[in-house]
Amino acid sequence: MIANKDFKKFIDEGAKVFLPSLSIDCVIFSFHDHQLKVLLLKIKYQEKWSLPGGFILKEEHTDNAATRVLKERTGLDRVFLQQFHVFGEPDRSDTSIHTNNMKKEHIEFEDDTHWILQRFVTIGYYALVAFSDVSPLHDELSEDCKWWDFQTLPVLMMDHRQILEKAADALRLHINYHPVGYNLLPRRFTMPQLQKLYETILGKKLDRRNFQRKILGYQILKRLKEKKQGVAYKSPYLYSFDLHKYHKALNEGLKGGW
Amino acid sequence: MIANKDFKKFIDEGAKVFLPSLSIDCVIFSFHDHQLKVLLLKIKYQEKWSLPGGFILKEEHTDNAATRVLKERTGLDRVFLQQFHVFGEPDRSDTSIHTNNMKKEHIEFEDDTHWILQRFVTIGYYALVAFSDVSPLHDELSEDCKWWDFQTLPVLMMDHRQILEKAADALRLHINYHPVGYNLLPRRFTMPQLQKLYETILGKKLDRRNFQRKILGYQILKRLKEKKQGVAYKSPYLYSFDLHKYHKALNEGLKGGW
DNA sequence: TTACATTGCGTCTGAGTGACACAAGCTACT
DNA sequence: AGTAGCTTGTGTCACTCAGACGCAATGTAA
Repeated sequence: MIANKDFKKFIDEGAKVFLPSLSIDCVIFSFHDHQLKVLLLKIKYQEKWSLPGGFILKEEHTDNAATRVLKERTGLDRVFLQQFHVFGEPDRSDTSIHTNNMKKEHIEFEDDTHWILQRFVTIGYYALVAFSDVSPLHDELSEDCKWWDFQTLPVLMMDHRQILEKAADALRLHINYHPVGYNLLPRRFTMPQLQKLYETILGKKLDRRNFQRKILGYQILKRLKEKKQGVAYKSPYLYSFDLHKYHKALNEGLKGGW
Repeated sequence: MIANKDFKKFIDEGAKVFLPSLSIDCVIFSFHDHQLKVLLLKIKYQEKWSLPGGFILKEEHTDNAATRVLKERTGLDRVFLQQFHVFGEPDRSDTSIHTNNMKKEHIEFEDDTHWILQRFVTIGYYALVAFSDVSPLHDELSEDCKWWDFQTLPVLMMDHRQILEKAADALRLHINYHPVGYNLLPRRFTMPQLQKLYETILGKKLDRRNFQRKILGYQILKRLKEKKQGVAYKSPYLYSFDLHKYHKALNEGLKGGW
């Protein structure tokens, strides 16, 4: 475990390099084992889990700050990243709890105007990443970082639970107009896999045959010659996304929701 | 015209009462004379027009800050207000222009770290208001405030043009899932009026007969016994919104876009 | 009284969605 | 080896909805 003084040093220097009063929080989604997953972080001196987040450098684009946080936690660079909401309640960060926890750890502040103790407005981003591409990383300020099932989340700090729910709402809305899957599935996948992803995001069962008809109608899939091997029962075809058409659909939107 | 020192005084005091680095900008829409209107402001020491905006008090909800700005400009209290995007480019506020304009007016700052000269991230809100309910107000810091046709806008300062476009996009998206009109039309209105509103927001012509069928299908309208009087040609029915069903549709969403 | 633009209401058609039937493929078991 | 049992691939049918358009009714202006 890193000594407390390193933690103190980081937040003291933050005042010089970061924009004050403003933070970002990332809801990083992936899909594995028939479950929607979310990457959560366990920060030191905090009993509850939290969303990976960070601050914005003084001359940095807010989107870049989100990309940076994502890179730090997942090692990934080019992922689907979307700003979805600003959380601006004045008492969303319960600073008294913060302070108390830190005092327990013998971290003291010169005065109450310290940068980190101020009220923060946070910008919520959500990201879609492939589960298998990621080995969750924690840093000096956190002691753990791992995937959680969206259905069975731990207790989260502050309003992070609310942020997470809102991100899921935004994703559900997004899936009505845009293709989803390229960022969440392996390069080659089967139709049932893709359907399960949609069902998980939407939270409802879809008819297998109608799903196939509709998703093929978008013309964003390429059916591969190979079939999936060694699987129980009838072996399904493998598909991959037609990236050109996929991105075209991302930009222009799809018609008809789910 | 208010003296320069009052302007200077306001921005000097801002550092004490507002959150640093964070602002809000409001795109206030209304509808009149078959045109989508936007309320713009002419700030002193600025040649270009700008969106009504403001800052967030240290213990104020960001949404409340937007409500406050709206109240200041329109006098209206309970309007439809929606956060739609955060603009976080590091160089969106061209501070050199700011500074130069102010220097021309003999406003000087002690040093370059002044609150108002820092980079700002802004939260975009859009509002829908009834044209006839509003008498645009300007304040000590601005010299004019008036409605502009969305189609013929003046040159705007900073990235306000981009913010406006994004707001219109958000509104167009919103109209696909939610009823629009209660906030933009008089209490009683005709079907052609409502259709014109939709056409204006969407930027395309709609078939009169299909529009009526679809909008009536939502069951959010009440047809009144009276008809519009003194109008050229056949007098159309008057309608009003069934507020209960209207708000239900706002919350639950509508199916089928435009 | 008539001309005329607009309004109110209806029909037809094609596309898209939901519900469901049936044959074919693959594994596991007897 | 044969069969049971599940899954996958494909097709059909009915219904809804959106787009295109016809036509009579209404109110004003000439």
